[in-house]
Formats: sequence, structure tokens, C-alpha cells
Amino acid sequence: MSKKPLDHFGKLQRAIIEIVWEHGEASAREVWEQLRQKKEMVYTTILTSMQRLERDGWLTHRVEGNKNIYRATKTRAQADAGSVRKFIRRMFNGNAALLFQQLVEEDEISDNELRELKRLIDKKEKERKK
Amino acid sequence: MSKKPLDHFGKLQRAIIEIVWEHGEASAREVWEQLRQKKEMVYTTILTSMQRLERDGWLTHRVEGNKNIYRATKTRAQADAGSVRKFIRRMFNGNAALLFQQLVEEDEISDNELRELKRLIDKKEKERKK
DNA sequence: GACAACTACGACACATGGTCGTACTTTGGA
DNA sequence: TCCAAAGTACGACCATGTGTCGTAGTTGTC
Repeated sequence: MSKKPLDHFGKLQRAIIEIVWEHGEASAREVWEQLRQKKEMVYTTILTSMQRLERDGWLTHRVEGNKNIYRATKTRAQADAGSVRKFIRRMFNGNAALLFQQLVEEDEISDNELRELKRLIDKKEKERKK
Repeated sequence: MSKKPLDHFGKLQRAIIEIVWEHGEASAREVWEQLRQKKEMVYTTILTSMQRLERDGWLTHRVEGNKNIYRATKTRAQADAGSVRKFIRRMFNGNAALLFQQLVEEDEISDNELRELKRLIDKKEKERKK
């Protein structure tokens, strides 16, 4: 269940779970209302997609009256972390340092980002010393 | 052409390009010989897959005698960098620092890796100052 | 010229995701 | 009480991507 990392989702699925995170909880109708502003689509399209997301372990729902209220089984941070982990496993055999190396050496990172990173690292190092 | 990042390949495609990188160049036969040691498969399976890889811009070939010798259009490092870039775009809106943050905060990184990273960053910063 | 080695290319099976339509159930009024 | 509105469940279709072959046609070699 939920084997697929987040970044492998289709666009619709991604948009849906994004909205669910944003709202905390959401019915299919709410998601539909929001999405149809960008693009016309039928209600059941959303519903089906959400049911599949549930089948795959990304959403659950509780029943309230006659409607299903969905929520995500993972926080966004958890899902992101999972994706990153799987990506690193696929691409760098699980070695996160190789990822960084790739980024730094291929100049994918700006000076600002570099500084920001150093700050993060220092902070984490201090935190771990304790 | 070659829009798909490397990590979205199927297993076979991935195995093939891996072998091509390893050898620098390779004919379909060579790739086949190597892959069939792990799993029995027909020659044309490999050939077709390589032709698709070429169609998608990952391989090219030159003709030598009656056979096609394939080589990758990108080095492994370039392909990796492209995948990383696309991943960051998909997941973090292009902001690499967010990726780092995710990794660091979710404790996906060891102390050693942290030190190693700092070293990389320092080196890069000095390099850029010039 | 015959046969082996190659290539080009079409086809099929599967899986996934987006998109609907339809049948059925539940609710909230008039 | 009865019906339309709102919901849900679920099956279907289509497009796309990949793995997997089969076949026909070409080239090289003995």
C-alpha cells in the first residue's frame, strides 16, 4: 500500500491530495468545487480519483451524514520525506551525500542557497551534539 | 526529447542505459548478452527497448558494418543532474534548499555526511568567490 | 547462393491515470 | 409522504508507457 512515491502521481491526483492537505479534511464535492475553477470536469472524475487514492493508502475517509470526508494518511512532510527517500534510493543507492554532491558540483545551487544550507547544517550539528 | 527524468524509466530501460554507460558504447547484442545472464529474454526485446531509448533522445548510434553501436547522449552525471533538477522542480518548486531541509530535518543524514557536506559547501563557496 | 547475424517495425498484454455514465441510496424539504 | 438533489459505488473506455515477441527484410561471410 502506498508504495508509489508522491512525485509519481498523475497531475489530478497530485492536485487532489494538495487540496486535502490544505484543508485538513475535504469532501469530494469540496475538492471538485475547487478544481473545476481551473478546468471543467465532472464530479465523479474527482470521486473516482479520490477512491483510488484511498485504495492506494494515501487517503482515508470517515462518514458524516451521507458524505465521505477524506483526509490524508500522511502529512505533507511525511509524504515528501518518503518521496525523497525513495528517490535517493533509486538514484543514489540510498546515499544522500551523493545527491548533495551532484547538486553542488553541477552548480544547481545558488549562493544564497549555499549559505542557507550551511546554516541548516550548523544548526543540526549543534542539535545532535546534545 | 528526453523529457522524462532517468528515474522514471522502466527497469529494463534503466538496466540498458546502465550497461551502455559502463561500456561507453555497446551493440544491442552486447547488452543482450549481459542482461540475459540475469534473466532469459529474446534479443529483439533489447533491441526494441534501445530503439525507443534512442527515439526518446537517450541514446544515439553509429553504424559499423551491419550493426548499430549505441552510446548515451548524456553522461551519467548529466543525466543524474537532470533527474535531480526535475525532482526538485516537481517536489519543491525548484527550491533546492527545501530538499536539504527535508533531509536534514527528517534525520535522513548521518553526522559524517553532514560534515562531508559542509566541506563540499565551503569548497564551492571559495571556488565561486573567484 | 545459403545461412547466420542484424535491423526495422508492428503487435499484444498489462498497468496506470484521467474521464465519464449509470444504477442505487440517503436526505432534506414542499 | 414523496420527490428531486446530493452522494456513493463501480464498471468502462481511452491514451500512454513498457516489456515482450514474431516476422519480414537486409547485409555479410564462407
